[in-house]
Amino acid sequence: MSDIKTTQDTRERILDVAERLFMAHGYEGTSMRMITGSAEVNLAAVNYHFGSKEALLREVFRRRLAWLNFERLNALDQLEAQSAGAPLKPSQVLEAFFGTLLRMGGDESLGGMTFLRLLGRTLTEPAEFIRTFFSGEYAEVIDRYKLALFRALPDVPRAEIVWRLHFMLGAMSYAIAGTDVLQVVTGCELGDISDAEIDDKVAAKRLADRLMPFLLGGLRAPLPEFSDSSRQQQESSTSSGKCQTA
Amino acid sequence: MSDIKTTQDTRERILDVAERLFMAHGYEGTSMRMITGSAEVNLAAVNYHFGSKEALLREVFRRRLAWLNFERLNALDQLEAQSAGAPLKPSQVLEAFFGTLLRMGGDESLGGMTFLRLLGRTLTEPAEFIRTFFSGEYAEVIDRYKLALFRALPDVPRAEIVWRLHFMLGAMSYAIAGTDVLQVVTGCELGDISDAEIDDKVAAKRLADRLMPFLLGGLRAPLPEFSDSSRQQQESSTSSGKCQTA
DNA sequence: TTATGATTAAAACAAACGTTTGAACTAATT
DNA sequence: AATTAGTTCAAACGTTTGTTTTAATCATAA
Repeated sequence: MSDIKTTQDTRERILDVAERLFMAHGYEGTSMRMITGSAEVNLAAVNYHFGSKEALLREVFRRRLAWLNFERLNALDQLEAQSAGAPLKPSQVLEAFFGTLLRMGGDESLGGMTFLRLLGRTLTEPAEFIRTFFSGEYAEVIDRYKLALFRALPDVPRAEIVWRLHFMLGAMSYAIAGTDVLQVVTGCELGDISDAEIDDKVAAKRLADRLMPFLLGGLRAPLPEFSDSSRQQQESSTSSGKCQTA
Repeated sequence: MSDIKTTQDTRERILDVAERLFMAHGYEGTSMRMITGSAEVNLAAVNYHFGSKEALLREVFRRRLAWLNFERLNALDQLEAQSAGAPLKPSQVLEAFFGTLLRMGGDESLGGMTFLRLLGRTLTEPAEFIRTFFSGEYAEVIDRYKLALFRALPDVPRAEIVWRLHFMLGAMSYAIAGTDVLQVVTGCELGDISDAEIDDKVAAKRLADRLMPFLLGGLRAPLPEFSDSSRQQQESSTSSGKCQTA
């Protein structure tokens, strides 16, 4: 029920505990007293070190997303340097984007599957400040990968690519966040990622092996032929894009 | 800000308002006073008609899922009757499952996109009573469709099919729930589903046109070749399944 | 040692939470 | 007209929420 004081640093112990509790119970469902109680620190410690509950959540994400954003941009830089200006293959782009994330899930020191699950769940949290925070944190990386996909799939309308990027993010987030949510929906008989006896490393690897082919198959699926009414948007956004991100 | 008393029935007005507020702010983020205030009923009305906040949420879903479950089973029954015992095509199964849902999103009297978004978001809510409620509501339908997919794809290991069903549910849920969540992440330039001037009917249709090819592409993607460690689960669950749902 | 700045501790804060109460009101039945 | 069952109402219930305050404690430097 309670946690051992493995880390002596109060600040970091709060972050670790908050990460786990926010993952398990959501933002609104986790109280200050749950956090400080489980971290065995005083109730006022959170407000002292972070200022507020909102700021705590932001800091929980910032320390992980800093690494993730850097690695994702780095992976793309390296691929583009190797290809010497030629467009990348879609599989390379996906591997860089999703592979980096899933590798994070296998590394305990980067938050492991706990952070991945938290990330997947929090993206659907409706609280306003959470959404604006994420859009700010993600904007640059998403934009780079979006452009890489545009170049990798020159014959596919850009709007279509954005839709499918959207779908892929959803499939991945749910696959992670829903580990125990949708497992109960789909029945079991998938190796039960959340099983305590299986460590994050193999769980992340197994998920990656399954997820990547699915995403690639979806991304490269034949384009839909449009039925009458839902067409209007297609051509207009093939040009570079009327919308700049952040 | 406040709502007009279009319906005279207090009970139903509460349900309509709760559906919209739960969608916009989540379960924990929506208070009794927000609901009763917006529905212009007395604070005690919810507890009088439904017993508790939890029971209200359950009722919000039950009145919609009753229709959805019936229609989904019905669609599958009809397909299987037409095929006279032969396995269905994967596209038929997906069309029955996801098409039925998306048709619901186009029908205002069935909750429209509001309910679809609520459904997508609530599946990731970590509250215990919500998860157990959904597993009970979904079990039968998911089981039927799972078996239909097994027959439709006899050469694909069953565990792999379950994984991909999992991914498809995620892609769909996020595509719906994340309408304004991930749109801000991916930038705009997709026709902006949540735009107020576009009615649910065309929004649902457009989403369906984009989503179905993606899902089908993912479902039929080439199987992954396994790297060393993540193999163990594959053969064992090819038999009918050690796990009975509900 | 004393002084200083950072951290922790215990207690209290007002506000908001879900829920309950008991009286008032409505409409159909006797 | 009296009765009854169903519904609505204002008010309060006891908790819990995030946050603040003030004093105590600690380590380090003067």
